[in-house]
Amino acid sequence: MRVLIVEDEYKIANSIKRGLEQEKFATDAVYDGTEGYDMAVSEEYDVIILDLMLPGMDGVAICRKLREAKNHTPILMLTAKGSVSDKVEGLDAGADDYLVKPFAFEELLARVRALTRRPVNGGEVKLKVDDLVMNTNTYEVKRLGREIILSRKEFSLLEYLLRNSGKTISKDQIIAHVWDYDADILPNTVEVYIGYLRRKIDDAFPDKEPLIQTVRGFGYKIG
Amino acid sequence: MRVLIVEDEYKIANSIKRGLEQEKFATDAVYDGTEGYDMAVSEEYDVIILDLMLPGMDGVAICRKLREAKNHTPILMLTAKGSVSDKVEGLDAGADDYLVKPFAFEELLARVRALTRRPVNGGEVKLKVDDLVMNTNTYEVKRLGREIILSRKEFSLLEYLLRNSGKTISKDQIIAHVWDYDADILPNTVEVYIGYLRRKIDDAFPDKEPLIQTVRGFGYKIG
DNA sequence: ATTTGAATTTAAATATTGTTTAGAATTTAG
DNA sequence: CTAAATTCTAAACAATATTTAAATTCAAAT
Repeated sequence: MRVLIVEDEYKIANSIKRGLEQEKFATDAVYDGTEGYDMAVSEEYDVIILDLMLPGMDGVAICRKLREAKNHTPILMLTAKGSVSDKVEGLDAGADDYLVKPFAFEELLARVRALTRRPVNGGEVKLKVDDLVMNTNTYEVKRLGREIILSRKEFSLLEYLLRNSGKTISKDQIIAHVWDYDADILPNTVEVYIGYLRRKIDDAFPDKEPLIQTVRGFGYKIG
Repeated sequence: MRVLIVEDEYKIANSIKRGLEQEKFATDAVYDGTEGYDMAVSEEYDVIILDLMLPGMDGVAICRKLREAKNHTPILMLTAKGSVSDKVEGLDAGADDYLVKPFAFEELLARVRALTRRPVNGGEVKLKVDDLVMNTNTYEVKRLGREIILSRKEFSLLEYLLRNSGKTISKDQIIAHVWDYDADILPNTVEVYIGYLRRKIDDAFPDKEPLIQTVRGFGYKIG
């Protein structure tokens, strides 16, 4: 699966690039609009991630020109916060989805996966470990059939752990995936959130084995 | 693969240089920012290792100027401990990764390899010797399928031995690779850690041949 | 066998990392 | 707009890892 990233902020472009490559996408990043358009017409991509505001040629213009040329590559538009009209304009020009900045990497990944129609988890929307079940469509989490209420961040953290069940994940990785790319978060915050999750997932089921494990020096692991 | 090191502390610059050359990278080291910038624009490198604080021109400025000039050579930024905002500033200016000082050489090497996309070990993430398997992605270590829990230092030491399996490694080499460059470690500490590893890897499997061998007067060897 | 330097082992001190609590700041919902 | 929930940090405390020092064992060379 090939992805083109057209984004003039290096920090954002590169963090997306690194993240997608870890997920086995082949990615090219370019940093201005004209170059982005050239790449889009001369190469074959499965998804194009396009910033709205760009030097050279802006995202809407690129999008419109590609569609006029009958290029139907799915486009994910990145828009600055608050600009609702931008969003409309982008979808108008032929974009398939949009994402408001700043976003957490996991959100972007979910949309890229949706656009490539690559089933998130073998066509399943449920993530399971032992007797814990998360439905990523309805945002329901259950253990032993009993519902567990999680906040947004708690949910997102648990989702990331579940998608990587069996692997040990470092606090830095968690911060990079679960928080916005410009959030300046202390590792301690992750520790606190792990604490919250444990209370709801493990402490609430005292006769069951705890699912969230600490791997000292390396991070945390589920399952 | 060519690497440019821009770092005003001779001790650090030269230890990086020597280490990378041993790993078959062609390296140039310069000790102030202006010279660093000149080298970066006049030569072609595969990675630039850039200290944040530099005389002449600081790392962020160099980084920003290179990116403005459309030079996209991967940059690894070295930042002083604790400065979270520095990290953000560096990535903002267009750096691809950062490393907090002081670091162990093996950490630097891992990141340089990631930036050059040179597979760490022939594309493999598993290191094996006999029936001992280390997965450097999940941090799992197993012998005969049984999991072995290691601390960070133990893991790092074992990883270094495994990457050099068959070779005898001196205590000084171990210190230089596994510990931070400014750690002031006695050879005795290495001996103690070898003891810990043996307990977990060899003593725990009494019917198996011991894997960690002492080469009296020279160091240690695995496999 | 004895000596000597190196290697191993243990215990103890020090340092680092993880957990938990409380509360401030922010966001969200009514 | 207000109240409640959520997010995040700071700090106290707990657990574990790291390092040193010193006693002991080992192995090579007289």
